Amino acid sequence: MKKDKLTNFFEKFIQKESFFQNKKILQGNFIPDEIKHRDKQIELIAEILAPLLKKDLPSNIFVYGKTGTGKTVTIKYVCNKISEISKEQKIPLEIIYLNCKLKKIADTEYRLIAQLARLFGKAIPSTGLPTEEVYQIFFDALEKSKKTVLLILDEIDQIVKKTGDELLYNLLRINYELKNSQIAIIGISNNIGFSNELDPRVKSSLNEEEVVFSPYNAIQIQDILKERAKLAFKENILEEGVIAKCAAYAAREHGDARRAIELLRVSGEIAERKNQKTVKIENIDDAEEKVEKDRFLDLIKNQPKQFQIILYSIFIINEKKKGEIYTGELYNLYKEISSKLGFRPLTQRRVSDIIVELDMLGIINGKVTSKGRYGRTREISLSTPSTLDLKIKAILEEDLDLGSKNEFF
DNA sequence: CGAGATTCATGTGAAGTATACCTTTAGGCTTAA
DNA sequence: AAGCCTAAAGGTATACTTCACATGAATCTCGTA
Repeated sequence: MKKDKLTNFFEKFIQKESFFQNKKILQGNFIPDEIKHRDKQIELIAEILAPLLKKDLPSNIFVYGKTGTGKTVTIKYVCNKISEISKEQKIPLEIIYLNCKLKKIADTEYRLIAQLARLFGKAIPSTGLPTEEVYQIFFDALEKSKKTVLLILDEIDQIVKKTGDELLYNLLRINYELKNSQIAIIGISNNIGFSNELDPRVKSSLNEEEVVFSPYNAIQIQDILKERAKLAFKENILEEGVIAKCAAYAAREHGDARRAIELLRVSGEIAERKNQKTVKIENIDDAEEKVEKDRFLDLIKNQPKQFQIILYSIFIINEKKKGEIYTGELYNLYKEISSKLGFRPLTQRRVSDIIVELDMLGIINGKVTSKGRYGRTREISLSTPSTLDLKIKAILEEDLDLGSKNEFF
């Protein structure tokens, strides 16, 4: 049989040696065997949580720190160790990690408790039951399991901001109501002022211990990168200065290690695809663009249709005119586009809320200003880099199936 | 000229509604003794 | 009579709408110097 081009390509691909010996190490959810520059935090958390291994209830913990400062990895790292030991010793301990930002999973009180109950093997419908009953189901399951639960709530500020702090109050009451089981909570937040917004009662019992993660400096990030790179890449793949530059890029913001690691991984992937022999410093610039791009495209792709239409409207207006966009003009265009697409336009009230949500996601930037005699409105601008405008627009058009109806630009 | 009233366009809170899903309950029908 | 199915009644959470009031600085008004 004659080999076609594609077969050839694949055969070559297999022969080609990969740059990576273990790419997982550079992926976001990887937990290394050793966590650098977080000794103090590890020690503190371990100390606080140690009572779990004697079936005692530890203090609740609040963890603060910006993105990429190692909060989640550190906590997971310590918890994994505890979990291992507790399994060996047959201590009934259950560690649960939930990210409160996840849409449709843990972003309301009902959904979060439902998710917890599901983890204990209960089937909970997506809607229909009273929240109180879901609590009851969860409490019963927990009581029957006779376990101590360590509940890690990541991005806890998100859910509290959205639904209030009763959730935490209710979770804390488990320890008074149940005999055989108990619960300890670790709250992770990147908003330092967060706990001040809590009800004093909740605050005092949740904030028993506080662990702060300060940003890494460039040298620390380099250190982390070196360690990971050594395990992830094969030898002599990275050119001189690559790690330093990744670290510098990440430190520029606020010491975001996650970003640095991602940058390194993507640089490697790009270099590999270009059939280079090594990863060059130039690759990092491409990588940064790609990382940024993927982050936004991913975020945007996962938004509900109505959100996308609003975003699309913003892009259209942004293309036509410079400067800030006002809610009114945005709403008019949105209304037109969404009805042309066959969606019933949402009310301005709702759109206003969606704009706020898009703002919180970091896709756009909105701020209310009074224009004096000319009313007050929200000034909206994009926070996506303008180099991505076309790409994002294309994605939106594709997702909204706008291809055939290209009467607006 | 300047203090205070006015005004505009929309922000924002509260209450109401539609939808999708839940449990309970009361028949109604089948079945087996 | 007991068992099973079904449909209606009466709930809930969530996303959205409706209603009504709140905002806040540019502009206007009008008394005063």
